[in-house]
Amino acid sequence: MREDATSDPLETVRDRGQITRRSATWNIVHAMDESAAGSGAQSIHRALTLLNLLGVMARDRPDGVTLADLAHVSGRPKASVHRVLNALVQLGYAERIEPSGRYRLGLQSQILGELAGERTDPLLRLASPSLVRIAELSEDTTFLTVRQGSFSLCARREEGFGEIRNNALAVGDRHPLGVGAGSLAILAALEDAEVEHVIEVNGEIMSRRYPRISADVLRGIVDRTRRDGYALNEGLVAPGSWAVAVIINVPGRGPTAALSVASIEPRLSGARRDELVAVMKKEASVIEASLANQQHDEGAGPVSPRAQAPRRTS
Amino acid sequence: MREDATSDPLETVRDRGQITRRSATWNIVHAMDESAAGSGAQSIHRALTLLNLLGVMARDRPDGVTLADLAHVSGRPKASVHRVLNALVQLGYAERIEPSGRYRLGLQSQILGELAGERTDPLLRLASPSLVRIAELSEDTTFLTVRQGSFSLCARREEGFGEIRNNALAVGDRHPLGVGAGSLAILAALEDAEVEHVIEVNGEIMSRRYPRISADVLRGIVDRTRRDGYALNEGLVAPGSWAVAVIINVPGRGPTAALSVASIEPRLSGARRDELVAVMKKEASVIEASLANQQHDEGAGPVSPRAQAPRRTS
DNA sequence: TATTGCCATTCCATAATACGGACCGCACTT
DNA sequence: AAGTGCGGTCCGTATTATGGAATGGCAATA
Repeated sequence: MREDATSDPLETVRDRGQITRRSATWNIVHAMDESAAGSGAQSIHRALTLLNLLGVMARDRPDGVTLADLAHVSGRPKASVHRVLNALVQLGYAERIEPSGRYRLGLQSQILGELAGERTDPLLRLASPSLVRIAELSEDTTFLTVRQGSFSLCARREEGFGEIRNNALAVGDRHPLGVGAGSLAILAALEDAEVEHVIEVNGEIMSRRYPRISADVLRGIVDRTRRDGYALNEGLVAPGSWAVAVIINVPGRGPTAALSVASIEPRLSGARRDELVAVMKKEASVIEASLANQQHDEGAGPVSPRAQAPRRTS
Repeated sequence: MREDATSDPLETVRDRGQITRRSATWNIVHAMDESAAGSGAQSIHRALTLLNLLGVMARDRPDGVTLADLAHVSGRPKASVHRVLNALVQLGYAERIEPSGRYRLGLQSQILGELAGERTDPLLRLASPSLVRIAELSEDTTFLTVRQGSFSLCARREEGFGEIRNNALAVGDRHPLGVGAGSLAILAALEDAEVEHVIEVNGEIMSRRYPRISADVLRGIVDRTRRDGYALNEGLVAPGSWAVAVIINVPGRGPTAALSVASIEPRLSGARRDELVAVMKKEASVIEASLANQQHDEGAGPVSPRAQAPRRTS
């Protein structure tokens, strides 16, 4: 499982420092994880992580992403990325734009989303109004983050209409748990043992991509989050980009989601922060309540624990 | 649901003859392919094909699909499916419904679709009006099929509002090239050498899932399609389900898509069939023309300077 | 209560598979 | 002409996935 993590990243960091693309968001926040690969499925992990990365990178690049970029950002050898990409293209999940040879997501990815969307996750549906309300009220950008193993995934983003825009986080972005306010809120809500497990599992990638956030720093902000009752990210991920987050306790799934608001320090300090947190906590409990109701509606009725779907509509 | 059909452990072939009705769609049409695995990427092939299969199956089964079903339909050992499914769940592409342990597509699949959807394939966008017109005019269900290696993928479906509904094909369904009218139209439009290559590559799966469609039968209907100028499927896939299709020559990508209309024999015979085909051919050239225009528009000028997704939907 | 089947899950020896460093050829720049 | 960065390919190695068989659990059946 060992990879020489320490050899290349330094250079990549240097490159990036010089080029400094404007939409360098994903440059900082995204990376491949091999974590929690439990049983034999590394290649699937890699392939699907790469697929997501492709989607995120291609969003800001209408012409597609080059193989080199993809390899560079994911931190994997070109040959490997190339091989995976070929498979994705063959299956239609990725697409190769012809004259340039760049890549973007393919038709099959879109269709997969449609298949998935036919039955949207209730969490997303029920959280949406809250996101909108918070965004309107705060005039800052608001996010819904969900847990995904030892990572967090930005599932929804709602623009506020204030002067300040924050591009540090977008739908589809994945971070190790603890990186970013929402992610931190989720991490802090876990049992101690599980926190340690996550830190352990993500150790390599954390030191590789976020050397400033050591295990001890992480433990520190987890503790603070627990004391405060909300998570605060003081520009740890992207300098100048602050955020606050509160946990959402999803009925049946535990504390696996978070609401967060991103902005700049002045707008997240003092009284304003407290007010914001209060509003967010209220919305979090609104979401929890409607999820609980929803679940009862579904759970009730003639269906025993093991619902065998007797009807066939078609 | 018709579980009695699946009591048969191995031979899906047999229950096809007996069951085969609408709800069992994927029972007939879906299967795993290992085809065209060119370089090393089998496991990715398997994983992503299974993912799509999960999406298609779960669409008709609100409670999700069991591992056994998935293994049965895909024709792969349970252990293998289980391993892949675990990886998919870990990554959020699949989800495990808890009390029952069944599976459905996960949040990440949905988000992937959103990432892909921000820049919809022009083909789909521009074909949509034609699909609607044909569906209205014919009062039958109309499809857009696209090539995907040695397979075809149903990308769009537009309901007609006639009395007859046809459930033999749905968005996300994949068939070996040649199976179904649209798929056949695409196959017939390929070079001879490539047709043979496809037949070769799909050989195993064809004999396993569609024993009635031998290589020679396939060559026969390809020839007929070329002579007629349109593809006709006389219930070869699902008894009683007929369809006609015409090829779409996508500028820059060649004959990789098809328009098709599915119905029953009486509605696809004689003069009506000819009229329908005429309309479809006209629409196909409309689509080809608008794609060509679109491409010129894109090719020229410095594009709309990276639109930064200003709108938030939802 | 005992039985039977179905289903998910785990194991493990084997062999197939993915891996990635090195290399190639091309297009465009200096 | 030399240099640079790109996408793509090769190929020996050892890591990895594989799937048949065995296990355990849960329900409905006898």
